[in-house]
Amino acid sequence: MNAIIAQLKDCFEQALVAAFGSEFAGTDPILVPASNPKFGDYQCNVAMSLSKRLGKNPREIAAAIVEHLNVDDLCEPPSIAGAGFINLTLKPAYLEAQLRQMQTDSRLGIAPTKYPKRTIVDFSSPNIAKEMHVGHLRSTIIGDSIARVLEFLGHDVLRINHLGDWGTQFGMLITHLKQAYPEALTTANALALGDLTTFYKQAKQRFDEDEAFRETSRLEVVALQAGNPETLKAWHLLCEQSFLAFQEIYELLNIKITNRGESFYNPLLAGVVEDLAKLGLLVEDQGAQCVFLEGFTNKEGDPLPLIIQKSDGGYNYATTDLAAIRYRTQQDQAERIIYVTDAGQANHFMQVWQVARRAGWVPENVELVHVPFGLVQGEDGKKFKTRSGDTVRLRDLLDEAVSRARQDLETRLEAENRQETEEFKAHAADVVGISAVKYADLSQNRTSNYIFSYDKMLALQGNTAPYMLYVYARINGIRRKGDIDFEQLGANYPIVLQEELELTLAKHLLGFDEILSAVEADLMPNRLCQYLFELSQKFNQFYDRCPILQAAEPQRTSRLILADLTARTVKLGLSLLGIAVLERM
RNA sequence: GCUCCAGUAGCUCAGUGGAUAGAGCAACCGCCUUCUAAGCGGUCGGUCACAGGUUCGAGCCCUGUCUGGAGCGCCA
Repeated sequence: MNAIIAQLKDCFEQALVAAFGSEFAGTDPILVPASNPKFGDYQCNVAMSLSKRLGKNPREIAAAIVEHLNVDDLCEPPSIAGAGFINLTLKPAYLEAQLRQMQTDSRLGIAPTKYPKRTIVDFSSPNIAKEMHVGHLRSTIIGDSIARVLEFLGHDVLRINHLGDWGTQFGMLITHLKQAYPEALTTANALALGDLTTFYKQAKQRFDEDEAFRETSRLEVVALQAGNPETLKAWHLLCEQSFLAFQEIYELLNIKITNRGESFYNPLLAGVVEDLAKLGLLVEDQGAQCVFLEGFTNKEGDPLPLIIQKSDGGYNYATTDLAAIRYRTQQDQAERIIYVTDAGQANHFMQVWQVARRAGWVPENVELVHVPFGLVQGEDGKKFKTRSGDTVRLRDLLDEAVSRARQDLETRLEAENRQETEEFKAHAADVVGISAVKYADLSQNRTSNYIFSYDKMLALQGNTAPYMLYVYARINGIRRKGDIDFEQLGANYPIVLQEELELTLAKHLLGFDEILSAVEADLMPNRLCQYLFELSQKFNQFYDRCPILQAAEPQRTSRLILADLTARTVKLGLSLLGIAVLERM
């Protein structure tokens, strides 16, 4: 609907053909937002790039384009500046009409995609019998946000939790369970593993110290692979306990995800090996079944193998990942498969994908994407740990954020002499605390490491969740004060954009769809954060200098509409980041 | 040794081949009898790691170097 830039591009493509002939059809007009507001709103840089091809100087070319350009409905007359830039400024009347459309649309003028893709977002992926820790934070938050954006744009998204629920470590876990909690296998609901981490550590410790325990564990792995009912029951109990613990975290974070762990692909692994052998890709090396990779070498410079089946006959994660790719392309019919994992797995994915492609399991139209992210570091720049040096449990991390948000809130209420109910305080602290954690993570370019700081993420000023939540609450303050019903606003008054700050805000509001398209393509939620932060700043500037409730009509209603659109955009934008809003805070 | 990622203001970070590289924080100076000052305005702050190259134009693309991080055969 808005798609301002798309409309302008069309105009320029037509002008290029009209000016220079049909062989210029499809030339990218290099239309981008203006680098500086003094140049207008958009600039076309195509004239410089055509200079050599046309044998003319760029300003001449720009003039010829402008002569054939028809953007009268959208823009003021274009101007040519500098080396041959064509500068465009949107007409207030056009902006007003666009805002009106945005106002009357529950999707704020953002059309669903014309090309919905079956998409898998593979994220979070904790391990059974271990608690979720800080290492799962980024995948969970970033993956959820990417899924939300794609869902909103109309893609058919499968959110997959590729849980670590299979493999050799289950030998020791099952053995420990059977020995330490024998009643769990015979009595329903007898098992309540309050602390999975302790359970895991105990099992690990016995595994490391006790030869007999190790041998039993090894046999349990075999029994598990063979489908022994008692072993499977123990495995199942461990999974169930873990799901409960994970679910608590997902509810706290308001995240929906479908569990489909590594065990799901277990029955398919033998087929993967078989088919790779049939395709002639498999080579036995030192007893293991391998595919030798193109473009990867080991320390000696020899081709690097990807091990598909270990020398003991067992499978490893490459096998599982291959089975998953095949299942996702063939059974799920996925066209875009997005893996949200730490950057350290980049090599692994390149290797597995190469094999999957060589095996013909990835059709041409299917896109495999790794969405890498950096490590979470403490304020000292080292790996984020507790004071005692342990890994930080996700639960504790979130509780701490909420508790700090609660303290900030209490302090402020006291300073302002406000009385609020316990319910209000608890809810506000929850929303602010969780939002702060999510926003701090999402607002950074995910490829770099991320320094975790409660103080910075909970700060009331700067590019933080509280700053944006405040804008939303502030607009609701106006609504309450003026007793305004935003739903019934303004059919009887026009939208009028006169003040510079009104125009700036309006233009920013209308750029929302372009940002979502960018996030859809490059899967960088920090762009959405940047957009919302700039929107909040622009609203606050507008609010600071343009009276709303005290203004005379039609300005009053017009400004209320700008406020309403800002609130709705902030609410929608934050929801796509997985962040809730507060009417008051 | 090889592969991948990063290097931009004192700190934390944005930056889509385009014009004079931007925010926030910190520091300093202003603005509340006026819709929530959790706000707004201003000042200060730069060898975009380094050296070449491509281009009309490079923080961005290419090559090399340096620094930091991650990974590199039977863990995931």
